[in-house]
Amino acid sequence: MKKIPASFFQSHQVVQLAEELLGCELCTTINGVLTTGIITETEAYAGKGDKACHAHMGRFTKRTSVMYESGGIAYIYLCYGIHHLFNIVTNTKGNADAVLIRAIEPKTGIDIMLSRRKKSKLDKTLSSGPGNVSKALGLDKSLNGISVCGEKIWLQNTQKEPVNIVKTTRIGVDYAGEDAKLPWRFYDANSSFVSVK
DNA sequence: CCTATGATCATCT
DNA sequence: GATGATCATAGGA
Repeated sequence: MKKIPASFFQSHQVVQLAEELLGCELCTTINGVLTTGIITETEAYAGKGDKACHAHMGRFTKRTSVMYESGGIAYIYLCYGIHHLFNIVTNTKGNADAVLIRAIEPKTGIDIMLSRRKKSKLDKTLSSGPGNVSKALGLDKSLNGISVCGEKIWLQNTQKEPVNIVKTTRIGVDYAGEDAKLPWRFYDANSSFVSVK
């Protein structure tokens, strides 16, 4: 059980980071309730040079400002008016890189996640897909900008068996032209908790 | 199996 | 006023 330090997220290699996060355990304590899950799917967003990133071409707005902070904090925003998407900001201050968590495999507090998702049975839809991950873990935009090495959100390296990593293209970013084809999505082929295979 | 559609709102133009 | 790093559901092939 090793808590991952903020320095880990300050690497300049977002894409590599996204890959390394597979298999780590994402933990949250919201309203005093603990829920955790193993990360099974991620995507990398490489700041300025990436058209699919909210901060491409150095775009700086109120929403994207947290992405320019030093790595190790959460970037959570509302998408399509309904879903909260959870990202981990990476790289050093001034670089707007982030890793989107797209799916987890529920581990601790499964009953809590079921009730948050209004489900009665555990299946892959409980926590696969970025909107569902946030909902299951109880994350919303009020937590935007807080540390991912803190009391409410943290990650730990529980490396179980090696994951079978697959690299592929990102999802829902067709508008990004050439950048939509980059193989910056990673998932664990051994897990059924993956949004799209 | 597949494609189409509604939900719903903070942020940006 | 338009739009999106999505999801669940409905209906047709």
